[in-house]
Amino acid sequence: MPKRIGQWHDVEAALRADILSGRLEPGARLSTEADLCARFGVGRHSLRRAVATLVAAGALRVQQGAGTFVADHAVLNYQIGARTRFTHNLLSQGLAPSGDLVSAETLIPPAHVAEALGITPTTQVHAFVAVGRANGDPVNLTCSWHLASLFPSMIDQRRAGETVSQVYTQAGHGDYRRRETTITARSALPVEMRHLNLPDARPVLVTAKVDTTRDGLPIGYSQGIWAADRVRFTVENTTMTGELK
Amino acid sequence: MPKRIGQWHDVEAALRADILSGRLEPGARLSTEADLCARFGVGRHSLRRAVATLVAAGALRVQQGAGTFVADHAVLNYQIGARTRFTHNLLSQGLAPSGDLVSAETLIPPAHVAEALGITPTTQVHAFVAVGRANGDPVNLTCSWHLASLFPSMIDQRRAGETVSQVYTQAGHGDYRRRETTITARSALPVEMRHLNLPDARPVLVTAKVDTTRDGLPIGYSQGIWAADRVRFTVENTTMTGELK
DNA sequence: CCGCATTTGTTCGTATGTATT
DNA sequence: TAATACATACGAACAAATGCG
Repeated sequence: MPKRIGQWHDVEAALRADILSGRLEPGARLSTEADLCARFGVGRHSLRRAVATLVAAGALRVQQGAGTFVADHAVLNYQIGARTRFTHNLLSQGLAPSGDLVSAETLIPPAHVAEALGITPTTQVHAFVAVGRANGDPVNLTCSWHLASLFPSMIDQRRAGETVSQVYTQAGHGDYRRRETTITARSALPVEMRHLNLPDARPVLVTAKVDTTRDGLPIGYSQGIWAADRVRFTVENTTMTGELK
Repeated sequence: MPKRIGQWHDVEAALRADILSGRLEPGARLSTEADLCARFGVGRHSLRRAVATLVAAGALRVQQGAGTFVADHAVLNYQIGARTRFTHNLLSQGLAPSGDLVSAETLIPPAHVAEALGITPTTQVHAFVAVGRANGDPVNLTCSWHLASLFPSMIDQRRAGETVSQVYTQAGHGDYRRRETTITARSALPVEMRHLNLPDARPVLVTAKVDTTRDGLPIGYSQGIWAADRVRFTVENTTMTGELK
C-alpha cells in the first residue's frame, strides 16, 4: 500500500505519464503554470514542485519568460576504457568536437589529488580546466593535474592548443598507461552548472583516472564531469566466460 | 559574468562551505529551520530550497520530526567489466551481500528490452526485479529479462534462490558472455526511491548489459539502478600504450 | 503506553522581480 | 513598450513524524 501524501506527487506522475506515453511530444510546449494549476486543481506551489522534480530528472526544460518544454536530447555514446579519445569518440558519431581551455595554472594540489598522485601535499603541479563540446554544446568539464617537475613548459604548450597526450609524448612519456577509471554520479555543483550550461542542479557523471609511466609511476590525474543526460558510457567487457560462483 | 540572484543560493553556499570545511561534521545535526532562518535572515522558503538542493546533492539528510543532518556515507567500490560479481565485490570490502527477489513473472517485454534482445515484441520473457544489499542497506535494484523459451523453469529456480549464472549454466549456457556495459545517470524514479530507500529524487547510476551465447545470440538483458552516493564503479583500463592522436 | 512538544512536510495566498515575445 | 510567463520571496496554517517524559 503506497503512502502517497502530496498532490504534487500526483501532478508529477500525470505529467510524467503524458511525456512517456508520447501525448506530450519531445520539444512540445506545456500550458502555462496558471493553466496547469487550474487543470490539476492545485496551487502554484504544488505545480512548480512537480515541474521542478521533472526538470531535475531531465524530462522537462524550463525557460523563464518563454515556457516549459518537454526535453529533447541528443545523447553522446562515449566509449570508455580503451584507446579511444574524446575527439575520436565524437567524430565516429558525426559530432564536431571542440573545446575551450578555461584555466591553466601551476599550484599546490588539493589533498585528494596529491593522494592520487602519491606526492607530498606541497609538490607543485600544473592544473587545467577545460570544456569539451559536441557540435558546440558543452558535454564535459575536465580538470587535470600533472607533475610540474616533469613538464616544465606544459602551461604554454596547452595554451598553444597541444593535447595532454602530445605534451606527454614530447616529454618522453609517450607510452604512458591509464590506470583504472572510476565512475560516480552526483548533482552538479554551481561552477559545473555554469560551464556545462545546466539550468539546474542536474545529475552529472564523474570520471577519474590516473596516468602513469610504464613503470607505474603517476604523472597525472584527471577528472571529467559530464552532463548525465547528454552522455552514455560504454565499457567493453573484454574476456570472460561464465566463471560463475 | 555570473548572473546570481537569489538568497537561497547564498544560504546553500554557506551551508556547503560549513560542510566541506568540516565546521559541520558528518552526522552532525543542524539547527532547526526556524533557527537557521533567523541566522541567515531569510524566510523558510529560501532556507528550505537551499537545504533541498544540498539533500539532492547528497550533502545533507533530512528526517521529518527529527532534524537535518550532515550526510555520512559508506561508499561501495564496485569493480565492473570483469569476471567479478556482486557477491565477490562486496566480500572483498568486508561488506555482507544479500538480496531480495522483489518480483518474478513471465511477460511480453517492453520495447527497449525486445530491441536489446533482438526479438519480436511478442516473444515471452522472464522478468525479475531484485534488490541487492550491502550490510542490509540497499545499494542497487536489478531488473533483468531472459528468453523464456531457453529457461522454462527459471521462475521457480530463482524463487528457490538460484542465481542467474546458475540458471544459465544448467540450461547449457555456462559459457555465456557479457556484451559491453553501458553506464548512464539520471534522477531516481518513484519506484526506485522506494526500493533503494532514497528519501528524495537523488541521482542514480544506471548500468545495462546484454548476455549472449558464445555465438553472440542474446539470451538475457539486465539493468542495474544504483544509488549514486553509495557506489563508485571502477573500470579496469586493460591494454593500451600511448596510441595518441 | 500515552500524550505532548518539537521538527520537518505540504499547501495555500500574495507580492514583486526578471526574462521573453 | 506592453503583455506574458517564469523566478523568488514572505507569511501562515495544518499535517505527519519523531522523541521524550
